[in-house]
Amino acid sequence: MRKYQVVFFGTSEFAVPTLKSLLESQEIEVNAIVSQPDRPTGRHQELTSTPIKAFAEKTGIPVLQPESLKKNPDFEELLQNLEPDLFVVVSYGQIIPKRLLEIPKFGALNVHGSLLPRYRGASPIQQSLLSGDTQTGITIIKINEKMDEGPILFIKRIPIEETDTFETLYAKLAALGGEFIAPVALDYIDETLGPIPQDHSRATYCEKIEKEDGRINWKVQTAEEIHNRIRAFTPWPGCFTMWNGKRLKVLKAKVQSDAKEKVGMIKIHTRESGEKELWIGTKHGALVAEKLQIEGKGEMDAKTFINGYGGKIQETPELSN
RNA sequence: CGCGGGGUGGAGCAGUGGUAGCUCGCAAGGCUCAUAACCUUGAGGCCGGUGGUUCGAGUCCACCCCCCGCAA
Repeated sequence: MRKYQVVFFGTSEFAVPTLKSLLESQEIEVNAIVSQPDRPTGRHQELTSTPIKAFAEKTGIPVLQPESLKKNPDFEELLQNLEPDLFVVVSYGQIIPKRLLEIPKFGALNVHGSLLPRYRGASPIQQSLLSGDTQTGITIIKINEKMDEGPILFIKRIPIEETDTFETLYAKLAALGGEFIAPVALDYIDETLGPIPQDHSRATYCEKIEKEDGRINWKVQTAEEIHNRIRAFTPWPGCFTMWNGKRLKVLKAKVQSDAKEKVGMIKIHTRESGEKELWIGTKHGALVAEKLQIEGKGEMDAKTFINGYGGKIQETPELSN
């Protein structure tokens, strides 16, 4: 029996479990992998493979890395010659033009890291944390020409735990993609799964995350909001503030909502148990920093930070944007 | 060679030419009903490496190794 021919489009780590599961499927053959071009990255600006390329190199399947998909006849012809049945697209990073989407017999599927139609766009995982949601999940849709608006084939919900951060949710949702992509794709091809249009009236969109979104504004943000931002933005872009002319990142924190500390002031608070904590005043409540990193140094927990910088905190307790 | 910060006892930091310190941890002892609290004492550093300047260098110079922030 002929296996279904699938072309996989993906770039980031999020796409790896999905690709892996397609490769393991008995009824599917991944005959090409498309990823973003290698970019200069890291401390020395070295050209680095995308996570998908790094993974794919182990399998021996060729990786295509077109600079652009628009007006790229060579690439279009190449895809046509592969005679694909289906595209699977996961965090690829580029919009795939309509004419390319028409190449495969069954169109293209996409795994999205939110419960569509909520959080269409590029940063659904961060957005659900920023909003303080208590549940999220993945949605597998059939791609149409509009971004994240295609009809839904499958939704899997999971709860967001208080302890979840971008990293934990990212891993959970990526794994779900891997768990469900192959069966959903096959059911879709068999037509045992029918696409259901999204309720566009309930759609919401992710704001694009900018570097500057990580800058903490102690005056206008509440402890609760900052806590959610830390959960969403760690490790990128990270939540930071300025202290003594240096960038101070808060990597992990909790909220002390009944505290009334001076806004933007850091202080060492001793609990009755004798435990010392770092409290920072916000618009409402205090943020209790548990893990932090100062520019040029490694990350450290609050206790370690107090041991080394305790005196300095008392000298210059004010933080600035 | 993209820009920049840093490598000092187990951890985090101070110390910029002249006998190596602080907070924490650790060990022993004390106080206490008790303690992550408090008091005493103690162990533990060839100050990343190599070479150089100097009467004398964590402390100045050169090169090398390693860690990290920005950037992507």
